Amino acid sequence: MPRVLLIEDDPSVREGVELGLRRRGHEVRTAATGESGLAALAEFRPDLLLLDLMLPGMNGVQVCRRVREDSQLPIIMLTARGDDFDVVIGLEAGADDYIVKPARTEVIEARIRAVLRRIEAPGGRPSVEFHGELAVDRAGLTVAKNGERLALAPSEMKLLLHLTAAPEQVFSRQQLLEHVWEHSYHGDARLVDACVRRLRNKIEDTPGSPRYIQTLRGFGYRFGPL
Amino acid sequence: MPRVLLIEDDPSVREGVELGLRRRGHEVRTAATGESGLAALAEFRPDLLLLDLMLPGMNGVQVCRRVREDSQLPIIMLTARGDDFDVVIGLEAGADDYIVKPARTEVIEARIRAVLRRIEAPGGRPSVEFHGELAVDRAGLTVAKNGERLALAPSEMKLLLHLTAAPEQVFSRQQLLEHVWEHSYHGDARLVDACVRRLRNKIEDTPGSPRYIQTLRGFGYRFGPL
DNA sequence: GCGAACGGTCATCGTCCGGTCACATCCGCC
DNA sequence: GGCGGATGTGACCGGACGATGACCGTTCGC
Repeated sequence: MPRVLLIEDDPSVREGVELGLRRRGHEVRTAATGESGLAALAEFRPDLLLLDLMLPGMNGVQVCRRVREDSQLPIIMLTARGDDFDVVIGLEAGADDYIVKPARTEVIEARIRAVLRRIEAPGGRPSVEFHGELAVDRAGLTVAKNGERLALAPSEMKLLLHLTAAPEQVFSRQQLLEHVWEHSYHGDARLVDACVRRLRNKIEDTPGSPRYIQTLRGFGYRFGPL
Repeated sequence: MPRVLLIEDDPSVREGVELGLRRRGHEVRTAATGESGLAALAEFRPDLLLLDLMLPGMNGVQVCRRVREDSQLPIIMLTARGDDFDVVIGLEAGADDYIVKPARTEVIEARIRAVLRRIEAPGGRPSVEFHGELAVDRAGLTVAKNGERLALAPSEMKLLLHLTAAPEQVFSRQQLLEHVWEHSYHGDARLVDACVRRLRNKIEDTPGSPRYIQTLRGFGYRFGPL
């Protein structure tokens, strides 16, 4: 039976989940804050971490990142309905799944099993690509930078997805027009410039000297985090 | 036959894999630590890197990231069953594939072939040609020397691509004008000289006595690393 | 029906590139 | 050894390319 560490500040939730999991044979340790949780992690050595998003002091994402710095420990995020939790943020921080509270013990346990199964049989994780500080979720059509979700316009999203599909590869304006804009447009290739600029303004720290989308004068554009 | 660098601390595994690959005609170099592996990388210049996940000192992921900083070298991770290895982490670090140890030599070699095939096929990682210390990436339109990217102007890039497409072959100025400058220009053939010079200044150690682009007096130019 | 956001266009500006020139250097040939 | 043609070298400057900001018609959501 998997050993579970639960980090949760709300005593009622904490005790409820703990009790439910214990009844089903799990070994459970709990902590009320991120800091004490990290300490418990070291000595308890759980097989899985249940981590509340909203915590006093360090929040869940911070704890998650900290854990990920030196461990691949499976992590499930707990989020209250109404928390403005973004899946991409959580996954980028390194979480393996998330559960919306309140949830029945059966649900929680099912998720625990699912995550542990996925970890053992690799390949099942959501499709999130990392490019430097950018996290691109193709399935969810979301992009996050440093954990912060970016609002991309549809054409910008298409363009980014196309470029990141083949990093380090150069695409001419014509190629991009054909693939991103498909057959809907046969006008000026300078349109690509405009879209690239708008995209840069959102994903680059310094759009003037871009890090992600590079210009190859006379050829086209290329995506590639340096 | 691909040249393989194997970084693996366990001597029995290291020697076993090395022997198996050598028997099949691969040129193999080995290293026991990440640090020595990186050093071997620079001088051995392998076509592919087999990288153990768990290493004393720098671990495999760290080595992988380090290599990726300045190279697209294909990398296959080796993981022991039970290592809490996450595919996503590995792939994020830049690995191209992973193998769970212990594995038969046939399996390892099959993976090596598969990865190299993917690399060469378009859409995967860029296909890189090596000419001496020069790495030419046609898909990504980048040229690196000793792992360091060079900033080539468009015409210089075109010229280099044309010359490297047929190493050792002599092109007259007229031919180069037609192919590199296409029909956009019908002026002085001395223009080629200027471009060659600019290119030499960037790729040659001693532009005065060039190693890569040789002059055939009265005929033209030829690319061929000595 | 209104407003915002998206996307396509235009004009302007800065910069890098590349074509040219003048001169130095090298090589071959007489 | 001198001469002439071919190539190497450095500098210059005009122009092309891309970046940038602004504008506006359209479309979508509320």
